Amino acid sequence: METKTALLNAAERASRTHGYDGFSYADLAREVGIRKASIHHHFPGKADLALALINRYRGNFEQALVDISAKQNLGGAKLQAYLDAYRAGMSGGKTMCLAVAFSIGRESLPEAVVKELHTFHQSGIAWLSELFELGKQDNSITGVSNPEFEAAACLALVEGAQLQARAADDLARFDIAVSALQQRINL
Amino acid sequence: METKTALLNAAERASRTHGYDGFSYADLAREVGIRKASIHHHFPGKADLALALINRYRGNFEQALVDISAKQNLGGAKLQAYLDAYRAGMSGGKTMCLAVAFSIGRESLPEAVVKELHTFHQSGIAWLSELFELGKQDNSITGVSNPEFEAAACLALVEGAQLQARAADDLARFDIAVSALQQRINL
DNA sequence: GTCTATAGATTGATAGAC
DNA sequence: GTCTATCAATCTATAGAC
Repeated sequence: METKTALLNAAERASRTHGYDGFSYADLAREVGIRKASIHHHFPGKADLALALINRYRGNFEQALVDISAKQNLGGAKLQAYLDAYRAGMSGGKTMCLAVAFSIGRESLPEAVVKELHTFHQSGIAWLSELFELGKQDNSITGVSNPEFEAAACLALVEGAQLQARAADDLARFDIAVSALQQRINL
Repeated sequence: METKTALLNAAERASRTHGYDGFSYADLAREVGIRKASIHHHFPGKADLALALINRYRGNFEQALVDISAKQNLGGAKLQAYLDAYRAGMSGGKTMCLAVAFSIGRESLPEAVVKELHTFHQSGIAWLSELFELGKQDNSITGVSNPEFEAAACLALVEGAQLQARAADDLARFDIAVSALQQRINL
């Protein structure tokens, strides 16, 4: 594997468990097996690393949403797949979504990363809006009033559910927090 | 004002904007107007400071919930007051709930603080459970099935809504994310 | 209770050899 | 592309004078 990719993998794992301010070049060097100084060849500064990280993450995430859209037809089925994917990405409750991890370190982040963070949320909400619009029309999600509001609420719900699971170190917290939404899925 | 209190105030503000790993004794010293070394007289280590911080925060938060319970009779009115209080505590979107800020830095926190974090969530969910149970009985909140699930979902929702508002630096994101829940309030 | 002085470790980052 | 060596800055923390 490319050293650059290995560094991104290590940085993603580290920032999703410790936050942006909670990991260092020394941590990455240890994990990848090179020296601290060598990292600067691939990413001149930590800001460059953070930007590459959120960029790759957003790309992967959006691709996952496209895949779900292609595979599932009903709105409710898409929602179920979304919740499953989000849950699976938590590594048993040990890691957070990168967007959540970065949101806390916002003040330490370069402007460009904050912008990416914003775009990430925007595109996620846009995708969820279509999902709820569809679920309303095909009757596979019950009680949908305003799809846009539902989308924003859904994103907030999964991010908050993730925080609870992490604080308690118990993935079941995630399931409990999303179960009311899940019960509205009508397949 | 007591120096100790001033330090706690500074530490709360700092950790709620930068996270636990994002502030230092130097920051507090600058804000309070004493030297770094003097802080150790009041809080021997950063771990002691963190514990005192979450402890005070939890006490204040629980008192606020008691006040709401005393002032409002209907479940829906309590819920509205809860959302208002949570929103007001965000300082216009610049700060997060301490529990959210600490959840990210979990790995850096001493065991005792993690335990407090857990208790904080537990008591919050317990209070919300009673609220939804009441709202179901007095018909002031619509569509309540399982009060416990609703409580966990509500806590996740406000925490996630807060993250979105912070990431976008726009308090309106909070309002949008909670509006679907708010529309279920039937007074 | 606050100060100066200082310690030892760690931070992100750079220069230059190989 | 990776290394050694080194940098200045910052981190939490301690000792001891006042």
